[in-house]
Amino acid sequence: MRVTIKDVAKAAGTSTATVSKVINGSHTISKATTDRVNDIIHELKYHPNSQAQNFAKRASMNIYFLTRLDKNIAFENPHMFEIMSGVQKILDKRGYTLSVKGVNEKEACAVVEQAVMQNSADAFIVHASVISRPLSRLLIESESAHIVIGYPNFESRLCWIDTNNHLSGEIATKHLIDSGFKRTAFIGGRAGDMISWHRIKGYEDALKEASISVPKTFLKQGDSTFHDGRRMMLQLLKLKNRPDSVVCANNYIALGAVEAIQSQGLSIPEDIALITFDDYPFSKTVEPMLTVVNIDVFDMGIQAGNYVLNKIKKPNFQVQSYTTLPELIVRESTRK
Amino acid sequence: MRVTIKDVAKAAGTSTATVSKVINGSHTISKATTDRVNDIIHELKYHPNSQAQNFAKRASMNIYFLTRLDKNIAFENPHMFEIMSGVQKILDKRGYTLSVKGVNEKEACAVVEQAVMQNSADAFIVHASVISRPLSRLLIESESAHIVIGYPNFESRLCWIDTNNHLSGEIATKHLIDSGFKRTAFIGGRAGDMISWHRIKGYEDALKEASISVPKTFLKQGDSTFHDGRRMMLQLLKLKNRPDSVVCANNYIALGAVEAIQSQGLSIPEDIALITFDDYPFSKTVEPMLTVVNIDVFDMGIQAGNYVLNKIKKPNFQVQSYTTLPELIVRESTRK
DNA sequence: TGTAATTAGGAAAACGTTTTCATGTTCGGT
DNA sequence: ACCGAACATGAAAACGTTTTCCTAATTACA
Repeated sequence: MRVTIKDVAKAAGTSTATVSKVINGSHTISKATTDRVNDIIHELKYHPNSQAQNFAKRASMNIYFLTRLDKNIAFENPHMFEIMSGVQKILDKRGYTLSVKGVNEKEACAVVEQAVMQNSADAFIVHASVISRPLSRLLIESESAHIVIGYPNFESRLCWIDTNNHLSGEIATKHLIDSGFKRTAFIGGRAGDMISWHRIKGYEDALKEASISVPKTFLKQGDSTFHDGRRMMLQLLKLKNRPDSVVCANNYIALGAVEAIQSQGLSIPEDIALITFDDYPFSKTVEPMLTVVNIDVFDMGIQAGNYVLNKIKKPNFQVQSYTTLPELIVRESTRK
Repeated sequence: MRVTIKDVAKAAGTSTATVSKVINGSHTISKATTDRVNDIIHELKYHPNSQAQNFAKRASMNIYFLTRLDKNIAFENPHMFEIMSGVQKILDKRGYTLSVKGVNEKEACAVVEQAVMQNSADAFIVHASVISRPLSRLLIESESAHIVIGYPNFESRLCWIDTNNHLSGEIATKHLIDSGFKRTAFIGGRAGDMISWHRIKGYEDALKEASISVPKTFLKQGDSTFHDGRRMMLQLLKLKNRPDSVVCANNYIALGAVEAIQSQGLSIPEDIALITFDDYPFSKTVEPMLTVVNIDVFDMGIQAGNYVLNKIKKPNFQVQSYTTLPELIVRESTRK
């Protein structure tokens, strides 16, 4: 038979109310009683029944994490795991549970709707890729604690946390400029890729600020793949007056670019410096090791977790957005 | 005010017991009553309070998924997401919730121990990378429903589901042999990499079965990276009597190998055919598209989910292991 | 010293289900 | 027409906490 709060109360010679208060850290119990109850709890190896607790507290102690979870996500969005990890670490500390829901836009709505009705989640952490207008409305109207990871692609009153890709682009470009490079090119993703788009804008702004102008042909856009990275880099190398440095919108493109440069007998960074974004494992295993502008996604998860827990406690707490700052990690590929 | 089961009972002119039975699909309720109750449920927009349900049922309706969740996992083990996805899909259907726990070996033990004591999980799905002897003992002694994804690296009575890497190696090699290649090499991971090890064994067995013998130098082992893949492939190409085909233990090695082959002005599959394992997104974006031996990891997740749910219902159900079958996907890289 | 304020702790209700068991009703078979 | 079996339903207990009052005891203050 399980040991319940009643057993503890009896053994400690108190009421269950007192035991409950000790467990939940109420300050209306004297030190002496608290100690005694805690001793008994230890002795009897009492563990509160979490379902009973949740039930009595009218809280699910459950946070939903909604994201796409399909075949390619690990490569397209490798950060997801680490964000999840950060979130989970925080929730764990506070006794919350992280429920992962692999959904598309449509399913996300259904899941949240059901959870709101059934009260089966205390908050929602939603990846931007599954946010839709209906979902946005749902979250806001139900007054659910929530946070969006990344920026929803439309205006809304949702709370979100994101990286500053524009700033990342600036930092990367500025690093090259500061290192003495004058002719910096950019290889980016396609038009619809907002992350790449912001990084491009940052690149352009950094050039403008340094009063450097480069040919229009220095900006390339294509798929975010090794293959297209190589292809575009080769095009850049064929220019009559080729760039002395290049910013790659992401690691896959960078890998292709590295390959292209080396295939032409050129070397990095002597002939062309190269910088990219996000610190993937192969940023360090490739030759030369890549300089990157990174963001601490684990920390992003921690912040997101803290935010929703705080929001659960104090629903009036009003903050709409967080932005995490990028950091420059200088390695061989830009070291002159 | 929330609408509760009592409201439904009152409106339907029945007892709460009847409503409860309707909700839970007991077959002792007449069709007429069932319909009437369901109508009322719809009309009143009643949604059972899940915490109350869990409490009354003494079930947490929670399944823990324990896995490493660190920075590199998305690349080292990109399958994880999809397995998770498969599991979640099944659990969702049955009203269970998937709680993801990012843990190392040590933490895994603590998490399971606590969950067992508090009764906060109905089953555990554990990735082999966080399995330890103490955890194994814990799971077995507590008689918890569980399944290990992958094979624990020691004998135990744990239930597990895994792919047949040995068979995969055989299939890959046999495909090359059947396509008419006579001199097949293998580029594998390091000695400790059990996945690679099994694939190598499969390769050797397939050669043996076809009575083909190749030089010892045809078997290379190194890191599972683009870089080492290229390096080892270049070594193979330098052999006086070079191979006409190669099996790469994984996609990263394969990518390096492709690069190495093409850098020598050779072409795939005309000069050298190439086959690898697991269908990653870049298997299709690389030139030429790679033939792979794949396993359906989503389906693996589904099976794992089904298994634990079944085990929860029927604790006596005795099956210790599942093995999923690999399938060959022929693309350009082996098409003569 | 008397009174108000504070503190420590307990009794019992409440939370919303499920489940057990008893009961009345219907049915098939003789 | 009668009997036992099968069926459909309901009353009430149970699940293990938290929480809301309430009371008694102590303290603080004038």
